[in-house]
Amino acid sequence: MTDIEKPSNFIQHVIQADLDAGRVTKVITRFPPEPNGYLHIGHAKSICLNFGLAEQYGGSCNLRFDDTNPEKESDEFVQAIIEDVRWLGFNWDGEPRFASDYFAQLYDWAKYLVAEGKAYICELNAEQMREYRGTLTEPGKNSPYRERPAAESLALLEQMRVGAIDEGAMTLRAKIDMASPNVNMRDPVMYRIKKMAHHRTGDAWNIYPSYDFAHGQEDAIEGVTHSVCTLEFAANRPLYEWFTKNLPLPCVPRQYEFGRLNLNYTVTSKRKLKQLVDEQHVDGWNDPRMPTISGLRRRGVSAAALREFCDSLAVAKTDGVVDLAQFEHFIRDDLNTVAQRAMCVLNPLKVTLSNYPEGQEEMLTAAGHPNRDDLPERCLPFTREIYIDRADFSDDSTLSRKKFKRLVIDDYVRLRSGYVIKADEIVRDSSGEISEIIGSYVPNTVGEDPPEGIRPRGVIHWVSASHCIDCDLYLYENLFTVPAPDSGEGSFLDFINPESLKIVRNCKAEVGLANASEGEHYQFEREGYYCLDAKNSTADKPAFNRTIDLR
RNA sequence: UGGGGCGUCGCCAAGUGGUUAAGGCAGCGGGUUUUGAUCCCGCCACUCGGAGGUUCGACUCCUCCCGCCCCAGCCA
Repeated sequence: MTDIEKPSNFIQHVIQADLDAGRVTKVITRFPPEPNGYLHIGHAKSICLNFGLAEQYGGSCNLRFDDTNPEKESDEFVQAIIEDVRWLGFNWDGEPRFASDYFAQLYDWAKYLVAEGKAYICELNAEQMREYRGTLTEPGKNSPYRERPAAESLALLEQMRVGAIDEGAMTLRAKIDMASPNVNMRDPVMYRIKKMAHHRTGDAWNIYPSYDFAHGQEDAIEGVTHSVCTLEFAANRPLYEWFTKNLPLPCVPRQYEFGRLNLNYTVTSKRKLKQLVDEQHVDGWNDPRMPTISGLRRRGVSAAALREFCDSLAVAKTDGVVDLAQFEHFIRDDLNTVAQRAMCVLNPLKVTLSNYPEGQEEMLTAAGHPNRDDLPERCLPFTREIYIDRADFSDDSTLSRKKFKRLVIDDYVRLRSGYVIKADEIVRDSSGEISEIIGSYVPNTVGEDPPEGIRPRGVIHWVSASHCIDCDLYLYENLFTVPAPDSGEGSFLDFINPESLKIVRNCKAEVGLANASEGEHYQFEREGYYCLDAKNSTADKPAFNRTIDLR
């Protein structure tokens, strides 16, 4: 258990006070996703918070699926969510829980409220109910069914349950206050009829509890002490408390709200993410451009980076927009220490070293990491013909050393982990394009300074032309071109970045990358962080996703 | 408009009557470097949405004003 020297957010303050006052002896939290989509980075913040609080105070955290609406939920989502939370590195208490496990108990409690005269079967249809509800400024009016005898409501509720009533014809409502300034308290629906199979309970039920009637009770059943949710549920809290107060629950959980995470250039709304997937604007929920946990994973973002980022975020009631650069900082920060180094030439330009004997080969070695000796060294075959990146050569010899620290005709450059070389001559094809560089190498410069008078302009990456592998690189950029794609007029789809994916084929990578494995992080030196993409790789040609470039 | 919540540096954010108003990101300047990476050093809010007031003293208390977000699903 991690010690909390001093509470750093308001929820920790509350928990500490509860612990100190003896109101709570063991902290129990929960992460309660609805299995109607994949988890995204916003959920990651909630996961880190809930599991983190439990860990910090020696308590436990449940993973509970809030599956009260079979219309939108499925087992595919349940499985994906379980995988994502596990990947993030958290362990929930016992087995995953499901709201649907509590349907019978919830139903009993509904009957209890009816018997107490605190709930009734209402026959207003959706439209009528809206009219009766009033508006933000005008009170609602009582349903004509509000004073229906409990016995009658009980009988009708049972009819609803067994499927004898048509969908939409009736609801069970809590009898609270149609004139409440809080619209949520104007006799909210507790049960609605949905003659629909549920992914876990099958056709056992024809009615399903609403979020408001379910959530607090689920918390109580599990002994949750601190039910942490996002700000938009603040107006539901009085209702949460009304149910916990009026029902004979085993304990009384408390709800606390914090501001959800918003990231610029990103959309974090399950509805919109689902739309991107369904309309195939992206390659599924785990498309590397998606802010989903599975997308970030496929992109190459490490679980540690995601966790560090989430932990750096404030838990407060302000709803701000975090700059993507802040997230990227944590990605680079972790990848820099974790990623093994490698070289990959994106846009190959052949360099023939005329003074290096034809057919000769020597094996150079390079560190797996500049400041970690626990990673294995790499073997780099060196030959007369090598590839460098076209961007690392310029035929403009007027470029200053400071401005262009790469290869220029008649000047020297260091091959990373290799020799110092010089460019002697440019070979052009019929169209005038540079097709090859004839150069020379400076002997005895591997790991050694070049002789007096030779000053390499810089260090560039390279690969032996005869000992390298071909690979495809998938370069990703922001999915959206504007900071706030989902605010403002028009559809967020209008702001999709047409250049969010650029595929660079047949890049030349060092031989060791033939053994790259999924889930490993690599830094292609001077380029960026990459990871193997199993989906786009073929047996003879690996594909790598660019997680993020170097700064 | 009714109710709820929030406004501290470009962004995130500590701060709960007496601190030189933390820290991170971004930015800028410099150093190290066989990655223009990492790393290191320095700079970056006389001011806390605004106006009054209480107080010896207010970002912290009071009043009014301004702005933003959430709530009128048989979604969660």
